[in-house]
Amino acid sequence: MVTSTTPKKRDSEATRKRVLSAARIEFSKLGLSGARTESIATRSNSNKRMIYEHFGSKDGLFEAVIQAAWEDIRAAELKLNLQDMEPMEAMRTLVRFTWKYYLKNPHFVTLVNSENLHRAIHLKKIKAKVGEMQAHMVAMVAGIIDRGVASGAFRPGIDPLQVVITIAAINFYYFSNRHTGSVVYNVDLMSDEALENRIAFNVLTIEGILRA
Amino acid sequence: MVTSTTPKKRDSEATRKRVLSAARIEFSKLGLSGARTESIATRSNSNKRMIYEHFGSKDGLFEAVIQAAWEDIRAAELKLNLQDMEPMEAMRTLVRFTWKYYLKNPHFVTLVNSENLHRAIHLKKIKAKVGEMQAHMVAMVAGIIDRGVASGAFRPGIDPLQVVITIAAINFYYFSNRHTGSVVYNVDLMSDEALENRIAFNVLTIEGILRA
Amino acid sequence: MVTSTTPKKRDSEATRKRVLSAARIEFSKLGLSGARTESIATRSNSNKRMIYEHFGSKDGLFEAVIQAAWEDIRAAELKLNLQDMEPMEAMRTLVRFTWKYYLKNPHFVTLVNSENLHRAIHLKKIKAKVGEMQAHMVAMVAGIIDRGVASGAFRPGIDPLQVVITIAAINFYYFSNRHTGSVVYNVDLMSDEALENRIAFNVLTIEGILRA
Amino acid sequence: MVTSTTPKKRDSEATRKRVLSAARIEFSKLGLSGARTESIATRSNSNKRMIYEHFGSKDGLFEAVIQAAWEDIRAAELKLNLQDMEPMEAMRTLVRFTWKYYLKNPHFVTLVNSENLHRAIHLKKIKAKVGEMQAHMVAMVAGIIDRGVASGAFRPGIDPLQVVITIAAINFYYFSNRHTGSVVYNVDLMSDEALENRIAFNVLTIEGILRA
DNA sequence: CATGAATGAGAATTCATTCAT
DNA sequence: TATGAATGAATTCTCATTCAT
Repeated sequence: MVTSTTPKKRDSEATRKRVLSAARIEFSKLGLSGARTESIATRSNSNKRMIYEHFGSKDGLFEAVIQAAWEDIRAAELKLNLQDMEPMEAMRTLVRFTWKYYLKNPHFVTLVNSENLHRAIHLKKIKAKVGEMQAHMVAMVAGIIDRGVASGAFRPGIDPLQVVITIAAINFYYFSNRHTGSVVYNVDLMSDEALENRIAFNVLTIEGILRA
Repeated sequence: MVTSTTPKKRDSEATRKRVLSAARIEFSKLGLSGARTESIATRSNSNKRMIYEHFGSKDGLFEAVIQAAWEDIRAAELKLNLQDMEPMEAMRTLVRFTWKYYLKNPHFVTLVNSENLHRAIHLKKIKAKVGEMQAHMVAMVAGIIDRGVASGAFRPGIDPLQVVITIAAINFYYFSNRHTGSVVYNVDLMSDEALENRIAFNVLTIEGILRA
Repeated sequence: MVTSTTPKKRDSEATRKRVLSAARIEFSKLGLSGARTESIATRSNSNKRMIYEHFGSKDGLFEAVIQAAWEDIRAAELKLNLQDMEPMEAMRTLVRFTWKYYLKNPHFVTLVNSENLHRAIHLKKIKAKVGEMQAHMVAMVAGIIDRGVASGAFRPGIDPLQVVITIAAINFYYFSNRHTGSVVYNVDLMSDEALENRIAFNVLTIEGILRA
Repeated sequence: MVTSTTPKKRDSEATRKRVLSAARIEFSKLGLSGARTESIATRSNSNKRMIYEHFGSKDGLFEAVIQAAWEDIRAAELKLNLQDMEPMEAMRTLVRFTWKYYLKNPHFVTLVNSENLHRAIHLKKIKAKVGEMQAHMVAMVAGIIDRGVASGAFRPGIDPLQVVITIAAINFYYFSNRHTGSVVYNVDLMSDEALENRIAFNVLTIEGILRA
């Protein structure tokens, strides 16, 4: 008992985490309506009662998943030390970070789409918690742009918000639409070659926007 | 009564269209799982039986909606006469057309997202019908780029597919993420001012990609 | 137009027959509840409306099928001229006739079973039409038995009704239970060899009952 | 409260049994297609969800009913100690047992007919479980016949399978066709007198088959 | 805290039957 | 008479949620 090993059974917090993790997978694969509480209970080696114990409802669980997703990307963004970089390199780094995050966290993309289908009703409830985080990102980009303009590397008059949205757009859309895209363009958008082409092009796109 | 446009009852084709139209609304608002056949039947002044008569299943109906959506955007694209324009103006026109199409057909955006959630299984079934259409678009853009490079207006070595994807991305994403975006950026992305800013920025973005 | 060829279209009687024939197949394969009016309409190259025009309801159609089935077996029985045969040979002939009828008219077996599932409610409605026919059969067998007893070939005191039922039983059951029987006995009850064995045994069984 | 037989609520096995029992009644009265899951749920003091929890589908439930029916008759057969009896008496006992089983378990007769209508598809799935049991019955009858032939009581060359089938036939058919039979023969086949006549006749029939 | 049984509302799908042409 | 569209009531099956242990 003096050991530091957490008890496996009857560990409320551990159960909560397992449920949340299973829910993230289920919701990202099937959307809110398509997800099944039964399936989440099974995936989490738990039971349906636990979902209600911890999250109150299927909607409450979805809300928790959305919140966790946003908190995770925020935490990742905070680790970037863009202010220490030369402006254009800072922007390239941000583009590549965003790309890599979506690539490594495909559930984020579908969860965001699902939340948009539901008109962001869950996100609105936790607005306070996620609101500032994006504001922080815009402020950071604004700072980089200011530095770039001052150094003559960037053209003046660039709207930081548009840049932030565009960085998201050119990366997010590629993954979000990978299935229909692969069909209509008749190429495998997820092949190594296609991925390399795309991220390189995205860097060029942002450079084209910023360059003086 | 003397007019030739008496609305016909017992008109199979008309019923099919009404159901399809109602389904487009329902699916775009609620996704495939969230949509209710009952609701579609009511919206179309028809009944559930007719859905199954015409489309076989909820999935079959969704497939028909997806097909109609793609056929519609294609028909719209075909009306653009980009080959007659000066290259950069042609590309600006394409960006503005795409923007306007998503703006005026918001259901298209959510339907595409839903289809991606379902890994494009419906679109794959009608691949033959929609496949060439996007190929046509890529070829058209390739032609414009060639002309632009030849005239010295565009830089050489631009991949037409990346340009096509990027045009879609910067326009589509804005509408697709308007709900979560409005929350996290704390602005109304759909205000007239915001919309004007965005489309202007998107034109600049594409110019930045192409300019020599 | 002076020819005797009946008009193909708009021939009420011909339509009725086609529907009846299609219904016999459908009901014998799927039972009353399992049969589909849609399927019957299609099978008969007709349409559902005709079913209701001619037979009033699905139940009415089933009733007509049952009646036709009984009338058919009766007509076949009437062609047997058992009174002209030596008694034991007459009985053997009746056994073989019954066997062959069930073998060649498998739908009869399933229709009778279906009608029993429904507690003979349809047959009761047409009792008058089918009642005397079976009475006739019992009377005929009674006559043969009398002749057999008189000649010393048959033992006395045989109940004709039991004989009639037994002849039906040993033949009918074999076909009625051919599917479950083939499974539980692990043999193909419908192979040529199995069929020959069975009819030979059935003749012996009846001889055993009658022989003095 | 001190007794050990407190009727348990939330007893999964008990619920399963209640559903199975209700299903046996419903299916035997109405067949597979005619049976209603709603009705089974109500009869079993349960609800539709439990049917699907335990049996997966209406078909799965029917399969379980079929299996239980076969297991029950097998269990009853196993209690017969025919090998200790004098051969002819053993056969008479078997005939009377079969008769009594069908008389007391009328659902068995209709269930078997229903399963034959469905071409034994459910029985085939549980073939392994029911296959040997009938083989056992045939082997047992073969043994009795051998003893009878050895003692000179039975004629030689009798096929045990045909005897088994015939015993089933003359008993099963009588009950299976009791409704249509009562109509066409214009007698109540289920009156005490009719029943006594029939079982007596059936014993004679088997004696006639076996007697040397 | 944990488990699995239970439930009722609801969802997709089917079907016999009727209606308009 | 013939046809196919239309309908509403069922019917099978599903699901989020609650309850008993």
